Amino acid sequence: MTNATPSPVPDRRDMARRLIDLAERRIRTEGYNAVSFRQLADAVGVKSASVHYHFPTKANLGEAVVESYVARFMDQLGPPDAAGESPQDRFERFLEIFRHAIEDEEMICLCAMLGAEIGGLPEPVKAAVAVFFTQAQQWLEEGFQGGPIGAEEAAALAALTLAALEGGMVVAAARGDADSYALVLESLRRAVGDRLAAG
Amino acid sequence: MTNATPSPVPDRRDMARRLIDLAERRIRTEGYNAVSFRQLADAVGVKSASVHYHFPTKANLGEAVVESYVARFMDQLGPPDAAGESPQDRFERFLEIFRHAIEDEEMICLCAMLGAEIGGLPEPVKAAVAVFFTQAQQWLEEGFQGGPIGAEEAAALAALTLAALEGGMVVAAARGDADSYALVLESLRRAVGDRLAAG
DNA sequence: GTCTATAATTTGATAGAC
DNA sequence: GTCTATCAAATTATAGAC
Repeated sequence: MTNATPSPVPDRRDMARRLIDLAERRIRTEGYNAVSFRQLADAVGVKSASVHYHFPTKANLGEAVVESYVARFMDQLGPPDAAGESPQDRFERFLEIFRHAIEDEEMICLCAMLGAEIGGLPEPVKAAVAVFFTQAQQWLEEGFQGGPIGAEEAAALAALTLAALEGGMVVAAARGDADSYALVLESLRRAVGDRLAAG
Repeated sequence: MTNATPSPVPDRRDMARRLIDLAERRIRTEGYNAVSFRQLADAVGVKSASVHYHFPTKANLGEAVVESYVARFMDQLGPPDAAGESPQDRFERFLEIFRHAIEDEEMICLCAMLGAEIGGLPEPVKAAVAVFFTQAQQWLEEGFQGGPIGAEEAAALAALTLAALEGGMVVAAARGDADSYALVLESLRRAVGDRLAAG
């Protein structure tokens, strides 16, 4: 133990972090407009004015949530050009992150939600969401290189992968049926995985 | 002309229909929680109490919007077993409806939005959204039969098609980049279209 | 950093006149 | 069918004490 003092308080993290994490969870299940400062405040045991101390406006909070999410996502992903890895390995690594979201966290991707709601979001949040998709597409494109396929096909397969995973989550959530996501994965592995392995 | 009386009023349709159409457009761009009775009322030139006359609660309105959308969607689709049509023809017919949404209407699919927001929707709306995805999946599954692939592969390819189109719309909207949707289509045609044509 | 208090607006919904 | 009038609740946000 690095701290001898017993901790009667359930959560010692920064208030800002707790708010970001909680807001992320709520956005991912109900959407941006379903999240309010008062609900967040109640949930962490403070008043809404305290939330405004950490995030002056809701746009600030939204932006912070997306930026935190993107950073975590890219961190879990690691470099797309790690030595000794094949394009199929990278493809599977990408799939694993989405499996974690839908299976362990039981939520859709933050940016599937915000991407759908993009037309009603404040500008800074919009921009942060666009960054997520650009980074994810880029990671896949680079990761798919070095095998039997060229740059053009890598871009197309990356777009299919990203779209199918994001859409697959939404459909599975809406139907309340995880099996439909498994079907998507099966087809995707055949369409993309096999193509990366060909030659 | 079936009616000789000139029409100085811009819109003679039923108020209920106008409200449904307007609500659909707003849900598809900003989400369910961004739509309010007052905004709708202002936009069609009545008071919010009049909206409540046609749709007592917001859940009633939401349900009506989804049901109207599903009916229109299935109508545009036609029967999945039309004579003289190949599985590829049906696949292309399905793609065309989604092209219409993203290109002509410049909106994502209603159920891409509501599917993402499913966790925060009232029960009747939830149920209507689930119906949409079940019907779409079923149509594709049936439509893919009669060619070189079996029932199991038809189900998997149907799930991939639906997920990729729904997700592709969301990604394209979020990035503000229609080209990314074109890339998805390119890969999807190779993965699904070619497979339906094989043999 | 968190609080009390409050402002200004919007929301979903209802009662009852016309 | 639409209106006026109204309600209770919730929303984002701010000022200022502790």
